[in-house]
Amino acid sequence: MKVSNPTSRDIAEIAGVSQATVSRALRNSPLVREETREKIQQIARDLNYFVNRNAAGLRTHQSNTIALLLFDETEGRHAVINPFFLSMLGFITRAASKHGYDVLISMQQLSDDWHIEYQASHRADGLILLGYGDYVTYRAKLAALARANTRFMIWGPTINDQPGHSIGCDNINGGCQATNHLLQLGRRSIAFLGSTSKRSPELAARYDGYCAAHHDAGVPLNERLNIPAWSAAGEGYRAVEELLQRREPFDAIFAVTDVIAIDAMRALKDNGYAVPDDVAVVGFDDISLAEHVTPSLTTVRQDITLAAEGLVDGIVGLIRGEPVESTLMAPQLVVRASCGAR
Amino acid sequence: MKVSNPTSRDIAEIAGVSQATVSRALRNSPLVREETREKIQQIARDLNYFVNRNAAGLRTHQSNTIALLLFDETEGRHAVINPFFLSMLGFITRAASKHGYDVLISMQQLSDDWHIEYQASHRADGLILLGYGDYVTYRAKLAALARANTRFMIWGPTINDQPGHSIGCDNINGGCQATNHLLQLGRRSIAFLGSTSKRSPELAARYDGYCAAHHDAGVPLNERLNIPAWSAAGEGYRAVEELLQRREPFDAIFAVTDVIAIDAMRALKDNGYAVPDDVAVVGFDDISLAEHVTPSLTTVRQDITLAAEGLVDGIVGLIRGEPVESTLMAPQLVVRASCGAR
DNA sequence: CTGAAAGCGCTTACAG
DNA sequence: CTGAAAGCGCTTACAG
Repeated sequence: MKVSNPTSRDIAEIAGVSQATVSRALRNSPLVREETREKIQQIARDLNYFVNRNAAGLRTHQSNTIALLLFDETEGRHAVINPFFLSMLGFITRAASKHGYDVLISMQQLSDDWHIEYQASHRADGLILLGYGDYVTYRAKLAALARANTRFMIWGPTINDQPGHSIGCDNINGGCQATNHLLQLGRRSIAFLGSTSKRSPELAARYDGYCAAHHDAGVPLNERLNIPAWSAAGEGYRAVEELLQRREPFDAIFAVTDVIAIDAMRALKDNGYAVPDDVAVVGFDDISLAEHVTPSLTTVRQDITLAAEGLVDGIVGLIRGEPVESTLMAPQLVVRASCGAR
Repeated sequence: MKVSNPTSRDIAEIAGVSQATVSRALRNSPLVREETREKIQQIARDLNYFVNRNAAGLRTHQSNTIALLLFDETEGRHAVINPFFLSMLGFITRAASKHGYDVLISMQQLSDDWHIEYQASHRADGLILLGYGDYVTYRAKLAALARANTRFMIWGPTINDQPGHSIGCDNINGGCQATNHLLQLGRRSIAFLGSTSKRSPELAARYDGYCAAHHDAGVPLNERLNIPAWSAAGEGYRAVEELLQRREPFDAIFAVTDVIAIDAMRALKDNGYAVPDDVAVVGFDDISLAEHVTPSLTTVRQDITLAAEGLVDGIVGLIRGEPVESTLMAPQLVVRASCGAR
């Protein structure tokens, strides 16, 4: 009764039933008498049998797998992925396994061919796209995916008639909350560290929120406090140095991601500025580190768990052919020590 | 000439050849005339055709996929994975794709059933195991994997006759280098933050190195400077508080991971101790953050890229039936500011 | 160099 | 409730 690589046929032989009955029993079909089913399942367990996914997938045209595409932001070099997305990966995997789906990961350069292949080759039933990309390049590729009838969910910007479904954070609102908070604390010269380019619409939306808050409060914007910064190690540091060189007085910083904010705080300290006394700092994302830096970072939280579940629910819905809606999640200001509010 | 879900048969028909020839041409078989091959490949491109992986896998008994099992260290809650392993994930994915393999990820609790299933169900050709686990539980599961003829590579401890192949870091040597460095800088009361339990042999090995360095230098060990700490957010902080409560003088800390070390530095600062002047700190892993904290953290680097490539080369070797050897990589001390050496 | 044919291990209408 | 049969889309000996 020891079979090395058992098939449903081996089990059928041992159980004295047809192979079709074995298949039914293993899938808990109500067509099989309970007694028969239990006997078959027991034999399967004894033999350490598992359904051959290739065979099942070939038959059913499904892989029960979701492909997760993460975009490298750093071209080539040290190839670090934003911790925000990396932790999202964990939650997506958990959410997927609840639905019985495996997760295939793939790191992509934005320049790469975009694996329409994953679905066409039946390796995955759908795709989830993660990463702050260059929207211009991005959009053309999304259109190609849509044209190939690929099912995909995007984390990020929900922009007018962008192809596909997405789950994103209301970045304008988030940027507004962050800036409002600083304004309410009496700060009037708030530097903006990040991107305002149309190529990064999610970051630009945070800037729009920053502008809106100024407008609402009747505080004029100072263009000279706007420093471009990319979300990579060392960028926030460099941005603060650039800001200091401009010799424009400032009493607060709104950084477009926590990665930039934390780096900026380090630069402030190295240059003799106290946070929050001299400069209040607010970030965006609430990465796990934010709580643990000194002073702890006030930031805008995007609910990662909810986002991950939404993305997985969405892609599973698309696979099943159900209607799926793009949604915008409300961000939440998390007040900590770096802004001086407590 | 527009087919919605083309198969090799569709291409054969268009090209006016047999389906077998299409299959050969697409796999670049030298048996096919170059002219024929190019014609077929062109048609495949035009039709956006990709080989059905389920069908190919069923035929060849291969999936060209590696399953990556990551162990959650934090039971349940916020479920954070050590950034060290998370960045390893990136390098493994890259290394795998060089060999033409996809990567399937799975988060596991150590208590879970250990997916002997992945290979048995032909979802993956082999497994890579990542995470600091509880060795006692771990070992029994490895034995079960080995019994089921599962191919797997482990990152971590290479312990006497542990089942399977592994790639690990010479932790004794690493712990020794870290401690030696502190001793050479004149520190004589070096606290140890981490685990010395047989349940975490890799961490215990770092402790062994710590002991060996003391022994070689003729410096007696002080048991009261040994504080248990787990590699999770907040643990290093708590450990320093415990250390301070013991009222035992100390002038250095060797933390068994960077996560603990960085947390410990925060606690030291909050309690009015200057790093490195009052207390020198050395960590282990060289996570990307280590370079960016203030002061920058002296640590022991494990070469992640090399490790990832080794694990992938190993598993690919096992899949091909080649002999694979477990290896121990030499760690490297990275001197930065937190120890006061510069 | 090419084709006809077998078969990988399942799932599921169809018939009873 | 169960079985016989077809077929998912490939790969690869076998024959020419």
